[in-house]
Formats: sequence, structure tokens, C-alpha cells
Amino acid sequence: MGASKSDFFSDNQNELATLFKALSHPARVAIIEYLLKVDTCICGDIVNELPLAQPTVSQHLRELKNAGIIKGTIEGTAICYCINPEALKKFDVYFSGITTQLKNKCC
Amino acid sequence: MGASKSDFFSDNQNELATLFKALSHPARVAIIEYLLKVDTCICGDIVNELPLAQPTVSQHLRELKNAGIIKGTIEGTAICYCINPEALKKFDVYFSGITTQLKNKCC
DNA sequence: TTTATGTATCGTAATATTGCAATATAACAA
DNA sequence: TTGTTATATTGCAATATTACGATACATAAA
Repeated sequence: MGASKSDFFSDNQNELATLFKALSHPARVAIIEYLLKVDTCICGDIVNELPLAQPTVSQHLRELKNAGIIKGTIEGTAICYCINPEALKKFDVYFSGITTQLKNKCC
Repeated sequence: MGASKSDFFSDNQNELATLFKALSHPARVAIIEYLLKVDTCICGDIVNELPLAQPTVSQHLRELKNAGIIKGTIEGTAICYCINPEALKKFDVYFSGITTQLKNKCC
């Protein structure tokens, strides 16, 4: 047997893992970086920014979108992608919670 | 052709992806959760806490350790695992940077 | 309509991950 | 020494991810 035993973990654990998985590839980290660098959300040139073919970039964008980290709205011929602040809030809650819990630990 | 085109991405992008990948499985999220719940760092019973066989848990622990998210020190027969605050700092820097950059955006 | 452009999907090959039984290792106890 | 306990490693099968060429789709312009 191989992958996926997610049934045995809590919803929260699975959701967090999904969010982290979305950022677990350098191309997707680079996409986020680029979306932040560009001033507006109108961005149809992500493909030119990455050393990957168009279908591959499209696939990475879909994974980021499925995880809820970015949102995409149709803007004429192009598609406007931008970061979803809701997802960032989840990361913030998670890590600030950990930081608080670690305060009383031995390490 | 398959996986890994990490040569084309920056060191920072690859390092971030590695950190996120370490947390991209519910079992590893659960391990972190358990390490935080236990008061001390002496914890030789992580295996009993997870619905996975001992070799699998050992493998997940190694991945967390390789990514620098946890540290393990030998404590007699058992091994003492605890969270590495250095890794948390990197996450904090990353997400607070994103939050700052997002302040001036349209979304 | 036709053409061009931007994006998505399909199909497939290469690679990586996941999980566990079996086995090995390492440290303590008797 | 032997036995016990805790953890790591090996080997392998099942599954997932990554990447891209080929193709489809959808919108805008001519």
C-alpha cells in the first residue's frame, strides 16, 4: 500500500497539510513571489516569469487555486490571479498559535 | 521528464518549498501538534499517538528533522524530539513579509 | 466568419512519496 | 553474556507528483 491515510487524521490536520502542500514546490513559491511583486492583480504573464512550459504553470496555478491560496477571475482574454488573504490568515493563526505554545516549553 | 526542476529556482524559493513540504502531510502536522501538547520534550511515544506503523512514523520524523523543523537528541534508550524555534522564525519572517506586501495591493 | 492569443485539459513518461514487513542497530537491564 | 526496548534502515509495492507535447477551449480582433 502506498499514499494517503488522511482518513485517520483530523479535518484541521488535513486542511493544514493541504495548505502547506500547495507551497511545497519552488515554482509555486515563485508564483506567490511574483504575484506580490506585481503592483496590480492583472497578470497574464506568469508563464514568461517561470522556467516551465505553459501547461505546467497552469497546473501549478490550479493547485494554488484549489488550496485557496490564490483567486483567479477572468479579465477579458487573460485571467487575473491574486493572493487570497483568507488563506494567509490561516497561516498566521497557525504559526502564532505555535509561537505562543512554545513559550512555556523547555526548548 | 518528471519531477524536480529546482535548479532553476532561487535558493530561497527552494528552501521555503522544502520547509513547506515537511509540513505537507497530516501525519507530520499531527507530530508537531503532539510535540506542542506534551509538556516536556522527552517523548518516546509518538508512535502510539499515530495510526501508522513504527517505520512510517520514523520516516516522517526524519523528514521533519532533515527540514530542520524538529531536533532530536538521544536520551538513553529513547530519543527526545522537540520543535526547532529557528525554523519557526523563518515561517514568521515569510508570512509577515507577505502580509506587509499585501497591504498596498488591490485585493 | 477567420485568425490570433491566453489558458485549460488530456495523455503519458519520469520521478517522488507513502506505508509497512522484515531486519538492523543501539542502549539499558538482568 | 542474553534479553528487552526504542528507534532506524532496507526493500518493495501502491500511489502521487511533476513536466510537457498535443490538443481543446474561450475570448477578442480583423
